[in-house]
Amino acid sequence: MNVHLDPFDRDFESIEAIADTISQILQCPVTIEDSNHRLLAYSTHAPDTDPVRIATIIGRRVPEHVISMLWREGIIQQIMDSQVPVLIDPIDSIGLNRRIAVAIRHHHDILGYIWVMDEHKGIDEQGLDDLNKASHAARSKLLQVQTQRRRREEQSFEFFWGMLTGSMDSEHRIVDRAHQLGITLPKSYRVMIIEFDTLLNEKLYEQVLYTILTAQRHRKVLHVRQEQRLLVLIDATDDDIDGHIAAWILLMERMQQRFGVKPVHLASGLSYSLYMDVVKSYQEAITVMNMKKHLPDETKHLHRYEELGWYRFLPAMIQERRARPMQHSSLSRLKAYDKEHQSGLVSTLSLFLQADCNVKRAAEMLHIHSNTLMYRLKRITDIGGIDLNDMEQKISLYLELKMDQWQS
Amino acid sequence: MNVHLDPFDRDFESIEAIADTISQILQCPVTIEDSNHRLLAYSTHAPDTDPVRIATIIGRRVPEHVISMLWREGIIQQIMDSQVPVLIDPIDSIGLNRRIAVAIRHHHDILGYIWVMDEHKGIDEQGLDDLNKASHAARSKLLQVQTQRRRREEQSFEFFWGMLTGSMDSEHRIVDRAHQLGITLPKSYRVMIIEFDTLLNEKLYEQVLYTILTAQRHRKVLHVRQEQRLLVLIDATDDDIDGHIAAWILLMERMQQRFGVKPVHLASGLSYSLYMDVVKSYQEAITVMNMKKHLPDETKHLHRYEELGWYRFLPAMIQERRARPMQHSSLSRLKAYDKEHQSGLVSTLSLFLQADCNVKRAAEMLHIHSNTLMYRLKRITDIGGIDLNDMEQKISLYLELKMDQWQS
DNA sequence: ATCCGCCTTGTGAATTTACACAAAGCGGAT
DNA sequence: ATCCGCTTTGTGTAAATTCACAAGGCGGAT
Repeated sequence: MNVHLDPFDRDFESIEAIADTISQILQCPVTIEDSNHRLLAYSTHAPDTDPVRIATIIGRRVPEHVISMLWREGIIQQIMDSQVPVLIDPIDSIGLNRRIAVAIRHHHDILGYIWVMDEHKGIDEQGLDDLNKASHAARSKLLQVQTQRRRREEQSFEFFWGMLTGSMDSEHRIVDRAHQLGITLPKSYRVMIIEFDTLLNEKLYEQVLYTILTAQRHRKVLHVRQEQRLLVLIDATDDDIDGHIAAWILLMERMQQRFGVKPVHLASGLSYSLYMDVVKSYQEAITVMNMKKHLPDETKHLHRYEELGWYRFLPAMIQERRARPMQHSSLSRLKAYDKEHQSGLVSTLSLFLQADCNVKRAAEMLHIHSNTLMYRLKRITDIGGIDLNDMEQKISLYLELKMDQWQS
Repeated sequence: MNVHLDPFDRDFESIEAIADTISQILQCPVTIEDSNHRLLAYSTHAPDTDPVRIATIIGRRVPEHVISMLWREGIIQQIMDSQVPVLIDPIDSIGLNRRIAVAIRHHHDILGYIWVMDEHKGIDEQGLDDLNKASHAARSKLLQVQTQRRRREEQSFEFFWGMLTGSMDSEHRIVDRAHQLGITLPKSYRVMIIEFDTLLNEKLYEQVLYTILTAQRHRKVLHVRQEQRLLVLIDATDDDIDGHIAAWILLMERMQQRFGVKPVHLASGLSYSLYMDVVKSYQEAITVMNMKKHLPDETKHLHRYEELGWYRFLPAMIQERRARPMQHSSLSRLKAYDKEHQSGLVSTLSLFLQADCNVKRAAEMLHIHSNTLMYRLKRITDIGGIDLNDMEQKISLYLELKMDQWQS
């Protein structure tokens, strides 16, 4: 066998075929992973294998603690930087035998890794060269698969976006299209918006999406990426909404720990069963999100549209107010006075109302003597011509103040 | 002058000409009135005249007290019933000299009256016959004038309706059209709806309109008649709104006294200067009217859109609620309890909130012991899971209850 | 009849709140 | 500096509100 024909100079029908070919040539177990250490393929007739490999194959991903270890030890970095296969010494503590790894790269991007278990140090120069060639072959295949996936993803984006914007004109149309795309739509769903504090670049997006997929046990999730937002169609069939949302919040926190990305806001619309209602759920989620922007204190601990309470009427009210701007005479007088004397009568009033008109409580919140508050209230009633024993007036003031707060 | 040619067998160029002709033949002063005793024409070269005639000519209408007297005495009735001229004896107390009157009738309708002052009893059979002929001539002329006025009225209806529905597409278009129709639009205006408790039939309509015109010193007023409503464009240039509305309320009461028609509701939109905004003012007036229908107690003493306070947001809120029906869990529990035990917890809560959460006041309004109310409140908080010391919750309940009240 | 849950009313004590008044700080105007 | 208006804080009292508890009425179920 002096004449060594390149066994990787052909078109492989699948990544598995590449793994098997490498394994056959090197007589070692082989696994191929993507850049996120998800299992893409593994050789089948492996003679012996180690615990890490078994766990990887079972979990369809390299176990978390192993990944952490490899990152900590700088091994991943080493593989990423090296143009040639890297030898890795065994790490007994995690059950990792000796192996050789090579990155599958395309320009400067890492598409994945090929791992070869090298129990018996049976790999020579020729073997390493073959491994390099294998890496190139894998690259072509991966790119091919990737573009396929991209195309399918794009179709799914388009589909979901169509649902979100209400441009799909009938229920069965939606169902048919989902079927075409191989997407199983949940019986009952909500639209959720996840907003981050930074732009969702390619890498971040991949990571976030991966976290979500993992949490959802790798069931496909319809989603669309926006500037700083990710729109997701979440399953609401089991009506354990609180638990569900709690899980998402946890997920977000985990994301923060891992990638340093903080999803600043979670907002979800109502749950519906008709797919034509995705628009509605989306609009509701947007409403919640806006509410969180404008009234952060009031909405700190809520995420779902149904938790908005009376605040859900605010947008409609504000629209009405904008259509017919009329100033609340009492409030405008108070505002004028505040401006003139730099006194916080309006804010005092606001907090007083917030505190259920309880003088003692409000005074404590303001860190002032209750008589001071009493004095201010007297000024407020005098200047504003307000009767604080009149529910109608208080409601009017409360709503008006909330709208002001929204608009400022 | 044995050959007596009929001097009324010709086409008169105006009603004045008829009056003059009669006057000339009979040698007496003559006035012609419409069915509402408004002056239509009077002879010019009258030799002598009485105080009533002078007042009529000056005021362009027979003085009120004279009309009342004539009705009371049954004289008007007599004239209306008689096919021939009626002789009326002088009534010194009101300064009415002896005169002869004949109705101008068309089928069974009375179009107006011809009055001839007959100081010297100088009218013979021939004169009475001439008077009858004059009445026929006046009929033709009046019908002619009436159809003209009708046509002009109809055009004005159409014009105003166009403004109300917003089908006029530009400001100068409106101004031009008004000019064409000889209508002077007020600099600033409001749309007002007057709703009656009965259908506005022809007669009623005439009467109401007449009352309004009288009150407006006979300046033309744009208006449209609907089933039970009259839509009016009222002048809001002088900003004495309260006095204005007060005047209208008085007017309505007067109407009630006179014709037994009760305008049940007055509702006015905001005042605007741009004529394109008539639509808005009309919509606002409708909103006020609806509010009065649905929340009569709350809106008993208000008529203008700007007086609605926070209630102006209710329609928008209700629309929102209808779009996404979600029940308030506390309230639905209370409602369920009420149904089960026929207890009025919800209404108690409603009144309690209305009374600014003042136990004493609310108990008095309910005619119950304050401890009874305390007990009920405890039940309400227990069953509904409500914290009545939380402004947010109270606002939510208050708004929800108002909406319920609207919809019921 | 008797029981039981639900509701209403009454009583009195504990607590809270409203209000009047005094004292004093602060900033601007004279 | 002095005055003045506005504001804050403290004190004490009168008024009110809240709350627990007792007593009794009412209607349905056993």
